[in-house]
Amino acid sequence: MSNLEQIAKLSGFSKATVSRVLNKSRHVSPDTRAKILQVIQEMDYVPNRNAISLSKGKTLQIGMITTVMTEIILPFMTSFVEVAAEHGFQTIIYTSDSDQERELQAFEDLKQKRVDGLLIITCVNELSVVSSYGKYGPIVSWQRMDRPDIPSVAMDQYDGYALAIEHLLSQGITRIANAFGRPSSLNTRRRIQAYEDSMNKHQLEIRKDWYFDAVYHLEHGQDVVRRLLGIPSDLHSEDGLPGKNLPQAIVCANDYVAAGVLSEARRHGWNVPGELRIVSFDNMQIAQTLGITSVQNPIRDQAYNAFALLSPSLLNRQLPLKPLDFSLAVRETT
Amino acid sequence: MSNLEQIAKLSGFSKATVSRVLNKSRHVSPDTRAKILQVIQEMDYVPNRNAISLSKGKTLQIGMITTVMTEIILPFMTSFVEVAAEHGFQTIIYTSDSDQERELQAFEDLKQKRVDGLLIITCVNELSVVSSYGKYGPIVSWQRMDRPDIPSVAMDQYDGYALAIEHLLSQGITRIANAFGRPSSLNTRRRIQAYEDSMNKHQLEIRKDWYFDAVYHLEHGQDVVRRLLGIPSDLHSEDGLPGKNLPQAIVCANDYVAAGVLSEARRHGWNVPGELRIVSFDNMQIAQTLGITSVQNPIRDQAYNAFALLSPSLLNRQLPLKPLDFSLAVRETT
DNA sequence: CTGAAAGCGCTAACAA
DNA sequence: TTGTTAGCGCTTTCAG
Repeated sequence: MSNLEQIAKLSGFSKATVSRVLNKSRHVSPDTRAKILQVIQEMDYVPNRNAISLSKGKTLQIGMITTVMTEIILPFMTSFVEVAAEHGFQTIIYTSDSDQERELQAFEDLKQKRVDGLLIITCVNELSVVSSYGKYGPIVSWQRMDRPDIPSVAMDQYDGYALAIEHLLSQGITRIANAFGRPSSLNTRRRIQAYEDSMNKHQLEIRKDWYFDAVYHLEHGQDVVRRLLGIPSDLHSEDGLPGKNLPQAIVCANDYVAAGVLSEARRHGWNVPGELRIVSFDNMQIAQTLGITSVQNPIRDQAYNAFALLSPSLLNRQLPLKPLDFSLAVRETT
Repeated sequence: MSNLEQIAKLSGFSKATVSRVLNKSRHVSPDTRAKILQVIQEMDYVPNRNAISLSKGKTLQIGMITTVMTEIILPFMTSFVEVAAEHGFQTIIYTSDSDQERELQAFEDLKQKRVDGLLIITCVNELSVVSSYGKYGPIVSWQRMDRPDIPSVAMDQYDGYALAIEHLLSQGITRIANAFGRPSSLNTRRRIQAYEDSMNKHQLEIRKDWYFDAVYHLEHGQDVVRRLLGIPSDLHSEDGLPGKNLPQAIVCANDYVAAGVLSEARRHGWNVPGELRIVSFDNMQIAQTLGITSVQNPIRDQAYNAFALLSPSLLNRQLPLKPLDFSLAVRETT
């Protein structure tokens, strides 16, 4: 492999001038530039990036921390990788598998200048630990960080949930069940708040007996339907619907849950959307496929903002932040 | 930030000795080591990895090339990141979005010594281009590379398909439909071959009229069922099944297709597995969730082998390759 | 067991 | 416009 010095020698100029050509400095005469480029070409020379990194003290690499790679975070990861690449930054994956020690490697790498910044998707170390690394480089989080010193692009779920509820109310739906995710998480608390506020505002009854907790997966969604219909979970009854009081809609924590709700409802002859409407969150591929109305958080904009929050350190200028708004993809289930 | 020189000064030893301590060389007296470690601790010193990389000419980083991150490749990515991490290597994502230029960046980074090796998941550049970068470092591929100079961990789909077919035959199923993926791809050709060989071996009829092509997604699976039942695709007929000649089983290109087949079959009263058995490929989460029998390729082992194929250059020793075998996760649909 | 010194390959003042 | 010369921070002979 050839290096700068060889190019300098062969072209008859100094290393500095070659470096200038490489860095597109404009203080080089066209002639010189041409000659040097010629030699570079001939020698199939490429600069060594480690040397550049060492010399500049920057690596143009960003670490991305997550416990595990799941399809949930895929769109976010993809978008971030892309926006980073547009600005010349590469992305390194750190999966911790929920192991604090393993995760710490990422933070150490920030300290060791292997990465110029860190993006937390999910994090298992103490927030105090995380923020103690703040002095070594910029850190931003997707996951909500209840600490002011770690900026986050997490959104207030209140707004998204209100959007879903108001959509249903505007259709004359008033009996609404809710399938929430992790109990007592801030996200869930905000969603509950949104539901209750909306119902109160319209002077409608809040049905706490239709709150379901810890509903994460497709099967959980099926379960919710069975519980509402009073069907034992190990039996696939094909009986008609009980005539009793049922919700007119179920708002689901995510699209998979909604998929479970949808399939199980149909299996038991519960007509969607005629008798039951379904709204879910995340608007992933499956929601589109199955025609489920879903609340969408602006993932690409969040990813962009994550980079923008890192930009002051990385690029020495603040990229403008995009406003983050939920939107509703209305489909057949409502 | 402190550096080696400062540690050397403060501890009263030379940079070389400090370096030895750092690299766990055994030619250091315990006393010296203790003193130096003490200073390192006090100064909160960490070595600069760029300097190490430059000096050693290695980065301990591997680039992973893919057109787009999808859930299909997620388990493979995850496994690779993990096995690489176990050996001290980090993984950088290069998504090309099928742009040859963007993808080339990864290969340039190999040349520029930003990464020590390259893993191709999917690649859009010419194979000749790819292999021209082989001299700069090891390259291995997940995707099949019809070139001997680029090692690959791709598996022969013949074996997996034969596994599925023999499973059905052993259950007395003889009328089998096939939903294939990309027409004329090597994978598809091998799958067809496996089906036809198995049928021939058992002197059973090969039903080419039940070959479906370009079946990739859930909707396509639904489509297959409708076509078999003779139902126009824009109508959701609830009529009984036509009494005519139908397959007893459908082998699907992937789990999503199978999910579509399953839901559509049930919707039309086609009893699974009583009247229709379903086998698919990939054994992803959704297959488990929906209880679909699925052929599993040993993704973790493939990822391990990918690293093992890189290991001679990366570690200066060849990790043993694991044998790669398909297996069958038998569930409710068969 | 320890130290001196020459790299690794590039950048960026500062001069000219 | 171009060259000189220190770095950047660590590794690694080669001596001692």
